[in-house]
Amino acid sequence: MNVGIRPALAPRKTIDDVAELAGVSIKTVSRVMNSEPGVRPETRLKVQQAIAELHYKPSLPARSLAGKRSNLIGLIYDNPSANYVFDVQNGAIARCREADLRLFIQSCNGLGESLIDEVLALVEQTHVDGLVIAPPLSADRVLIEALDARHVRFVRIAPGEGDHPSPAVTMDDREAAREMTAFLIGLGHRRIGFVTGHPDHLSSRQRSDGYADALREAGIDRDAQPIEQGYNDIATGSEAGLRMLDLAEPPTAIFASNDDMAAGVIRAAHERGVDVPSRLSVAGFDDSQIAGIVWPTLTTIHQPTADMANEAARLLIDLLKGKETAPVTELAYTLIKRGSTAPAP
Amino acid sequence: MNVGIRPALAPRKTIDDVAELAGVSIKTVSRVMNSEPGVRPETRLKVQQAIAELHYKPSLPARSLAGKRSNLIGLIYDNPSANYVFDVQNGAIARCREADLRLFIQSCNGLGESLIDEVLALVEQTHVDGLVIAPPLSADRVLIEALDARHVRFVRIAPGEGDHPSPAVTMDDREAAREMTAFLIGLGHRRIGFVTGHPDHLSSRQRSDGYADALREAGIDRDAQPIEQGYNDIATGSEAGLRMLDLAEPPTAIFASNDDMAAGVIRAAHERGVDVPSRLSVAGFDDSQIAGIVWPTLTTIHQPTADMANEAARLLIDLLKGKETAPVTELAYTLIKRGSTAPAP
DNA sequence: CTGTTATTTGACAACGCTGTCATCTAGCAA
DNA sequence: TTGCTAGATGACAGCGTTGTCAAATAACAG
Repeated sequence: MNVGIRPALAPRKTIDDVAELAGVSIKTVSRVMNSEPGVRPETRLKVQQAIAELHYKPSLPARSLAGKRSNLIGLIYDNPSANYVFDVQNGAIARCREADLRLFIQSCNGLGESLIDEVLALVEQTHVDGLVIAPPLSADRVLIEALDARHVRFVRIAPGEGDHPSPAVTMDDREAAREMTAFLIGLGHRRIGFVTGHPDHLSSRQRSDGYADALREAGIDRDAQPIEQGYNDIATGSEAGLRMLDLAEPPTAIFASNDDMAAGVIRAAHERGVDVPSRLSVAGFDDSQIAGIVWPTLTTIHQPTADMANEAARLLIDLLKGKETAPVTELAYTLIKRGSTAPAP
Repeated sequence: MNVGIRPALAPRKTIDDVAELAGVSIKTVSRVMNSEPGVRPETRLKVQQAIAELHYKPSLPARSLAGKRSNLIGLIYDNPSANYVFDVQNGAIARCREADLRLFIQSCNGLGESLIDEVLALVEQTHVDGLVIAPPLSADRVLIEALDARHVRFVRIAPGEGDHPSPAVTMDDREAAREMTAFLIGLGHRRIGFVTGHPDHLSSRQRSDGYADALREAGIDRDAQPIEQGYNDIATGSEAGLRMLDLAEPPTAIFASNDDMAAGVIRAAHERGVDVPSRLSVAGFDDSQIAGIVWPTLTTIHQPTADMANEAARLLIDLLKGKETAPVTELAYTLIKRGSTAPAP
């Protein structure tokens, strides 16, 4: 290691260097960088060439200190699912790259009480222009109100039924669940179990309602169906599956409120020696990575996570530019048919 | 939306407010914030109280503009595995939180040619003090050299066999693979298949070598064992598994160079009606999330991904403080015994 | 006490950019 | 040509910190 005796870093290129090379004032360079009007096309060109020639990159800290904007937006979440977080990050990143903004990613996992302070500190310290808030943080009333009180701009992803006027990107969980249930009914299933999602998640209720909608439409008695509570993980899904399979009259299909629980149901079927899908069809929700991993692969609802994050970032960027934005943008889901479902026996 | 007519944000608290409340100059406040010596304990206390009372948070941009440090470090990766990335992020985040630094997470997924430019732009624009580089970027010679040329400080995670003198955090893949193979041999297996990892990953060769080491030690002829090439994903793992199971004399155990491929092998066993683990033991490597998802759950090597990232961040922070650091830190792996392995039939 | 030296503190100029406002130039009508 | 205006450009003062260095104070020896 020769770190200690390394020469100093090459001096950073500043706006002055560009100005000198282009033969204009730094203010004009600044105008060009910010696409401001009032620069003659030929001047603009000169400056752009100088920027390119020097490989000049403006200093983010200097810009945020001097100006009203920081060209930085934050993404916050408090989510233990690696796949979900990964998708959200990538969606938001893609949009920011297009808009030439930087994304400051902040995991709030396991922060508990100090959550609000952390988020406010993030906003204060980094000067982010706005926030994209992923679930379940997007449904956190206290947080949302705190941000609102400080006049922080934000866009929420899948905030559930909240009535807050800030823009949000959502998906129609209820309708998707209805469609999946209808699909199972279309396969001839008449006895269809349901594994309920975590009661704290707003989407759980919506999915449950969609399931009920489809049964009603088909004239099937919902109260005669086996319904078990799960908590969005494999273990509780598996337990719920076992309980249903051990019934005197087990269902021929089970719809779980998310993929992890559906995977648990498949495992339960393995344990009981029940073949999927010939004797039991299983459907999930989310199209998370696990849907393609389990055997057989899972029929599920594709939730456009990355697209939702991308759209949320777009809305935020528009909002920051002062554009009027729709309060709620709803994105389309897709029913993905894979190996875990088949016609009723 | 009433964004347009919202009142201005509450004025940000500045160092001046703190100075005034504490009855000292801003420079003294600055000293206290940076834990600089030469402040009387009683003065320090006064200032700290003022900071607490006002909930004052120093402006990151202002600090990085004025000072030599930005209190920001970057984490870069180019990795398609959500689980791996998630662990790396969390490990690094935890350390940064302790050190009161911010972490700037930058995904370089799918950047190709422009990778170097992107990373250099990140460094230039954000003024990060240093970089934590996760694999496979950590093995990218061109990138490493480019960063070196600019005298950017960095620490690499699992850089493979590179001979660069910068600090790195590694794990002994070869020894871990040897141990896993020895474990299978200890269970009585004498015919042990191996699914090779992606040839571009340096760790693949090391794991393969460890497998060979154990066979040699046990006096088992390596060349008589079925060895199939995989590409670190479920599909190729599954194909490799099928080929081995269709042999006239199939192996009683299969060791795959990573968990995804091991999951593929298990799927292949399901397809062929071969019970795991009674008729076939399967072992993986990584202890990624999938290891706990497949059925039966996977015996594997726990790679301390989060710990490695945490340690890498620690090394970087030390490096930035000017402390001398060991060039390579090796972290311990753990052999995790789960349901996919059993004594040879 | 006084002089001298360490310790503690503060004044002030950066840092690299943007916002404001004044100045300059070109274009056009008279 | 002159006068006027709109458009283009630049001078300069910050933004909220830290670095430098000088000033003030405390500590100590003689």
